[in-house]
Amino acid sequence: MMRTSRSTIRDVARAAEVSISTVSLVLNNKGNVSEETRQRVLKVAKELGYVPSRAARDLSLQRTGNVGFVLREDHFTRSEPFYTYIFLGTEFEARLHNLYVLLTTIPRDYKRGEHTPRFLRERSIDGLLIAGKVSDAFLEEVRRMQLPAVLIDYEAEGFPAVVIDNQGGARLAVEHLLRQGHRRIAFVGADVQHPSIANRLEGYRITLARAGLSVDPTLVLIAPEAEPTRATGQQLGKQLLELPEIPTAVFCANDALALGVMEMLLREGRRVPDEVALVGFDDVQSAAQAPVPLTSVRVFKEQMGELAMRHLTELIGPIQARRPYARSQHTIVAPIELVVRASSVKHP
Amino acid sequence: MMRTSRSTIRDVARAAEVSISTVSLVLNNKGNVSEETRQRVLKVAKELGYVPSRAARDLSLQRTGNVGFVLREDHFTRSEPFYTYIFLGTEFEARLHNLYVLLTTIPRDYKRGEHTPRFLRERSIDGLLIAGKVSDAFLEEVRRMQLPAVLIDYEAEGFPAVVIDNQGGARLAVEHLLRQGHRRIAFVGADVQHPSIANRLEGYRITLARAGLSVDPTLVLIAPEAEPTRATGQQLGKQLLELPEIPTAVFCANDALALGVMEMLLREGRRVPDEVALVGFDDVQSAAQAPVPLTSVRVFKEQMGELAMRHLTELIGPIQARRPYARSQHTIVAPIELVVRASSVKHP
DNA sequence: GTGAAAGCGCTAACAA
DNA sequence: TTGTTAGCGCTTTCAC
Repeated sequence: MMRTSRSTIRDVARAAEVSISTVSLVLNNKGNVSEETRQRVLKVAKELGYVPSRAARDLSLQRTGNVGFVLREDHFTRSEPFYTYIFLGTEFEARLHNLYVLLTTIPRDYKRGEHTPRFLRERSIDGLLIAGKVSDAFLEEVRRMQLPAVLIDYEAEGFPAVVIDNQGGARLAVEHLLRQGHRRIAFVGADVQHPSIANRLEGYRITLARAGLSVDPTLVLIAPEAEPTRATGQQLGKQLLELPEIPTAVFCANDALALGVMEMLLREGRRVPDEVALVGFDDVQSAAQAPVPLTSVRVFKEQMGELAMRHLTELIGPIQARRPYARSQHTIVAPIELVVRASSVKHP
Repeated sequence: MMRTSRSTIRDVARAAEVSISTVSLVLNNKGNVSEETRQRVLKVAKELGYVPSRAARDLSLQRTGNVGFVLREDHFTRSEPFYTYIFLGTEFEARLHNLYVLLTTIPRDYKRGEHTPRFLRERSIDGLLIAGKVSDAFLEEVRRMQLPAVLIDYEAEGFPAVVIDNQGGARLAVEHLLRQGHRRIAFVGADVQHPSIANRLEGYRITLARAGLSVDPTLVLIAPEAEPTRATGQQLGKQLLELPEIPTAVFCANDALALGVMEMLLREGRRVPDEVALVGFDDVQSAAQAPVPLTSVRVFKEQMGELAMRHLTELIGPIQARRPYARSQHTIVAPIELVVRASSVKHP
């Protein structure tokens, strides 16, 4: 049965009256091809609407042309599109490198084998991007595969990573509050296992210390096991209100927590920022739309994705230079900036 | 240079002392292979950790093993993970069919050529899933490619689609309000170009008519050009309050609108549901968490993705049966259900 | 029931 | 500067 199928390198070669290797050289800008034939091949290729077959090229090149992007399902479906933006950044950068991105999610309670992403099992990726916190079991499995991999917004032994400047962001936030005259500044956090949160706490501590202030341990409110969500923020907000002396400002480990705290404060009749100033972290969409617009540390999510993808392509490297296995441990710190809104600036 | 590389079909054949074609037959459950050799091959393959190379198989089979998933960037990054769940559904179903899903976004103002997804240009997909409303320019381009494609949550000439039961949902919602005793039921909508919204409006009309009520045109509030967002809902909520006689219930074309209306009503001191009952559509995450939990029509998003992917695989079909081009116009209607919450049920 | 061999569309040595 | 040829790893016809 006759099927109109796409034209191949052979069709181009025939039409341009050259060999297929010449066509290949022209299309890949390699070798010395006379300008004349070059033009002719290019012209013919265009006329025929020739597009190289990825499968054939990949097979020949011994690569897949794909990179994997893995994140936890619960992270992906969070109502704040944090990782969505990171994904978008990687996908955008991938276009420049002519790679396809295979996005897949893993469950929170990842079990080796049972949940192993298909592209990992089939080894149909050249490299892997891992976004957000994932289980150790998964990381261990990736380690064993000897596959170039880059973490995003998470850190783990043996992996290069693109991380937020968490300490720097915390510093910006706390310095801002200090500048507003605050001295009793609380910290609200959760899941301190998470390196990002741990670093934000550390930044808070350092900044206070550097300002000559001691850290009042009663002002450090942490739900160590809980996820840093709005609900957790509400809880900690309640705790905050039960303190013998309420702080005048709160730096929260992320916006979800801050929004939860804000809700609780408002509900209890406290005025923000006049009685309590609030600063969050991440600058999610709802931060700007909160009842009192939230001051926050902006994170350039798409850029993080781009940086990670770029780094990954370097690790993958040109085929010929691919070493048996060498992992650069290199960590890339993505910049942040403070976005000041009403929640932290007293009315005149 | 020696590199430890994965084992190939040749390695398996050698180790099992058979030919590669026998290995291929065994692994694909084809032809008549004696049980004995079958077992031997299987055993050896497992021992060697053999996994077939996708690139090689695809090249030989003349397919790509990929399907594309396209949606508008602004839809993907909406704070409600609506399309994210749909994607998850497709990805899940794809595993069963041994396909990879390539997710990419296109801009709202798609321009042919400039924005054409790479996998379309390179023809490295066997089929295409399109989620949500996209520009005609894009659809036109896809039509010309003669590529199996399925729309999700959108409809257009010449494409099969998986759609929400919009009319049915509207009927459920309005009947519920009627049952609560309401007679002055308003409709709040936007972008009536969108088939989903048009159908929800139609469902509203039909249900009222069937109940013997005439549709009061002043109670149909629509921002025809606007996106159905919370902000638009606030606007229309304001209009609602300026009506000479306020309706006792409002059916909103989606939850974002409903939430906007609710915000406005509450801000203006109206009680929900006592003064005005509210029903939305989509049952997004924040519906349940609204100040007054919102009654809404639940949509099974993941299931829609699954249905679409399954239908697409049927269109793609087994390689040998692939006809030059035949498009089934078939529309699949995904079920819905009404979730009743406080916003529509008067306190006793 | 099994194997030899051609072919999928490309790249890259190597020759010319 | 260009062409010939041998793969890349798999599927599939066609002999045996």
